[in-house]
Amino acid sequence: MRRGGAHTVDLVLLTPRSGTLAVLVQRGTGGKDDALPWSSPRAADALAQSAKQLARQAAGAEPGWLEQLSAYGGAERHPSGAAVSVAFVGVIGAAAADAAAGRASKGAQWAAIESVTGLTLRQAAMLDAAISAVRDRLDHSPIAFKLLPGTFTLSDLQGIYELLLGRRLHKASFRRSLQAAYLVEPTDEWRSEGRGRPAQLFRFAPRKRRASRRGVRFELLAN
Amino acid sequence: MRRGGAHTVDLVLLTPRSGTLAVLVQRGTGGKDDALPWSSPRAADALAQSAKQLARQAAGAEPGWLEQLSAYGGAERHPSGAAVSVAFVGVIGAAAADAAAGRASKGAQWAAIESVTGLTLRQAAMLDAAISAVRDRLDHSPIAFKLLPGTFTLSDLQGIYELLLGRRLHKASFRRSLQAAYLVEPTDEWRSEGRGRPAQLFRFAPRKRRASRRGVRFELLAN
DNA sequence: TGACTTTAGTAACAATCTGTTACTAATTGA
DNA sequence: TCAATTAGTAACAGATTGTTACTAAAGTCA
Repeated sequence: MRRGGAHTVDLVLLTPRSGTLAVLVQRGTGGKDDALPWSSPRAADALAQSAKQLARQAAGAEPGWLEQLSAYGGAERHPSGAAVSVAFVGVIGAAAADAAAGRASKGAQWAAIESVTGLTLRQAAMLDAAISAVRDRLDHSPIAFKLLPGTFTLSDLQGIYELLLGRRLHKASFRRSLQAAYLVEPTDEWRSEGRGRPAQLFRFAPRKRRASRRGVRFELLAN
Repeated sequence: MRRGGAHTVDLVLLTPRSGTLAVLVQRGTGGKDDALPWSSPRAADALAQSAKQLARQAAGAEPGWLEQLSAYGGAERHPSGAAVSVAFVGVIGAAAADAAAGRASKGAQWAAIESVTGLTLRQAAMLDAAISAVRDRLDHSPIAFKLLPGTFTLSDLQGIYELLLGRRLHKASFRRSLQAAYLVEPTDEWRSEGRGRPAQLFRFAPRKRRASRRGVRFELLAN
């Protein structure tokens, strides 16, 4: 992270951690003020490229999914003092995050979202928006699949959806809807978790299908 | 529009015009190179506030709906040369746009989207993204309602949806879905359009309702 | 006047989609 | 062998959606 640039790229990188979502923060030496990773890219750098680079540097690995969240400016403070900050939100699987821990930057650590303290106003807004954005885009981007290894059980997948949505889902409905969308294909491997019946492993293999011109969904209109 | 700032705020302002969507452009004196309206706000200005201000200045009125679209940076050129541009997308009703035409800035005019030429790469990307964004958010924001005057017929409303979505909708389904969402209430006025049965006028009056925890919609996942 | 055209508005059917209950299957551990 | 646990599926009922076909109220034109 360099100081003094005209704009910054900030990163909200999320990973599943002991049943909930954790976010990558740069914890200060005193251990009390957190900050989201950020950088001051050169003017010619593409924003998405800078965000990917920032993730590699801060977490030690590339996120499975990464999208621009929003730009922030105005009076809300930012650690750099930059006028404008462009926030990105990304996710990385638990296994990938652990494997990359050694290459992560010094002071970077995964913190439960509720435990993050001392963010500047601007970065606090980013963190709030990131959680909402992940839920909003869950139906449109393969976020959940990018949080899992190459093969996974359907219970794994449902668990990720429940974690991200913060609510329980119904097993039969979940599977029926998944099958209808031709998003996964079964492998011939099964995984035994200790107790209970072994589960079949699937891989993410979306197949092209025609968009189903649904009517207007007025019931989604926020008040 | 001032030159030389570190970042710009750009505006894609849309309005219905002769059966299709028109966008507000600043047409150069030669009449061949268009540009989207933009400004270089001071560092302390809030982005949303700057966008609203820019709309007032360029179109002569405030948009009925205005949201941040995305930030753009990197190598793609921008008229200002700024490193970062934050794009906003907004809509304004046909009647409001006409009424404000006199207060619009010199050189600003409504152009059919296909007829816009000579945009910088960065602004061309904004225009593309704006159309997609309007369609994506149509189900979640009251965009269509903000394009209509205070009272309107259900056929007016359906027409706006069809214009924004670029496809025909089915009358009975459209109305049933609208009624179920408690978004409009009837007035006791009727409007006769010349030929055909007069239509009842409605007003936008959304009523609070509990969110209906639907299951996961895998079929929306893009390929 | 009266048939025809045009637009508004609704009822009702069929097909599809969704939430739920209740099952069967395969494994571990007592 | 039997309970406990997790995986996986069938099938029903109710809700939602796409569609056809109607009725209603206006203008137009002979």
